[in-house]
Amino acid sequence: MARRSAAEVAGSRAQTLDAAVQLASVMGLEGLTIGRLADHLGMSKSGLVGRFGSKEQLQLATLDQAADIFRGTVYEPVSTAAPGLARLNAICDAWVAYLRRPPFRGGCFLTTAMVEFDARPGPVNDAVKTVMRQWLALLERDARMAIENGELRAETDPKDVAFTINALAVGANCDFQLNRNTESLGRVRRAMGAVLGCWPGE
Amino acid sequence: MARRSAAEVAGSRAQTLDAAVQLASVMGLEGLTIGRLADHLGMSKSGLVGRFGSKEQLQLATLDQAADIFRGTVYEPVSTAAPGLARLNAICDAWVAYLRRPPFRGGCFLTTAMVEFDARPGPVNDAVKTVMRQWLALLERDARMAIENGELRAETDPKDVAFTINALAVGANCDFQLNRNTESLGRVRRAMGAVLGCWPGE
DNA sequence: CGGTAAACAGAACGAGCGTCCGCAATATAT
DNA sequence: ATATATTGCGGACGCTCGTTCTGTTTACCG
Repeated sequence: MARRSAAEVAGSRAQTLDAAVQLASVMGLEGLTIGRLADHLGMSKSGLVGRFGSKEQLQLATLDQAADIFRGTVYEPVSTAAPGLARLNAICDAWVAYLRRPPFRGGCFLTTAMVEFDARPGPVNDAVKTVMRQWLALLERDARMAIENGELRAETDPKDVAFTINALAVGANCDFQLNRNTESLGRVRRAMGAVLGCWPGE
Repeated sequence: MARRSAAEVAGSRAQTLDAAVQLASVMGLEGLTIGRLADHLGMSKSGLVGRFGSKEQLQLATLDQAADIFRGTVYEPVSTAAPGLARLNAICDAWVAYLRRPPFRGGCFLTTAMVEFDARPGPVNDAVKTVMRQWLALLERDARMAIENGELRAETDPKDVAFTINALAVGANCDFQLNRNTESLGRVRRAMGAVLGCWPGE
């Protein structure tokens, strides 16, 4: 009897990870269980383990995939904007749009993973730290350029800018996921604009 | 043989909940399992269940306890400050101090619970919503008073103030728990000060 | 003192967890 | 064509989960 290929059975590795990301964004990286994901993909637990080796490696791969999606949604579309304040504002716009309609069912995956593992040392904790550090460095770089361009006050600390923008986004994600109140998205965008010394469109 | 009283065996209900809060702040409200908590308290699972009825009710009671601790740490000490901007600033000071040395081992419990249950409807989700709504209302009230006092610009939206201060605190908690970088606490306090139109001490 | 109500331990349950093993089927390489 | 490596399935393992039942010990109260 002809047997379907692996790709037909459960999709590619990327498709598997997409499903894992969706599940984990709702249930958390710990609630992402082998059995649940296997059921959802229509394959067996052992087949799934064979692809990743262990639950921890599945968690790490899922986190990587989510980070790629995040960067692809929030940064890549605006990466060609002018470095400095213009790109920072574009990132904020894309970020708020991302919060409004997240590519993950349960809201920003990185926030979920960060909060879930911030107090539990291990490889997942390390991976989350790395992702966040890279992202903050990216924000900080544009903030520094904005200062050099004279678009932000000279005495501004670029790390302050990166930290504050990120904290606002994380906090807004929590609020919006909890209350589904779109007013929050306007509020957070205004707050980001205040940090950048101007309002969008002005 | 004389048997120790219930209070001697595992402490009062409040002591039980304190242990539950500590555990859940690290492992999450879902990672707070009956067996783990019972072991930690030196009592049996069934004895623990007898006190609360079910895991969900234990989660709800733990959340209540954590909310009490939060309010007792961040608000009560400064509740006698002058309503308006002065009290808002005092709350921010107490809040940052709370973030620096949280009464929970795993960082702000409310943030953990909020992120964990923001995408999962049910009684715990409802309870988290209520706690957050009350807290934001408290911030908003002082913001409104500050506006009435002329301490904030008249066109300020008090909801904006409450939302932004809260988002900053939530985001800072995540960052600080992850990186243990005390600079973040200074950054968030400055950002809060900017929202309130002044810096502490000035 | 005696009787009642509450509290807790111990054991068991069904279910789900992560992981491992053996086997069949497939794809790849020689 | 034949040998080899890869892939996935079914099944089983030991464990922990939340919950329930029964018996015993404790505290309270008339």
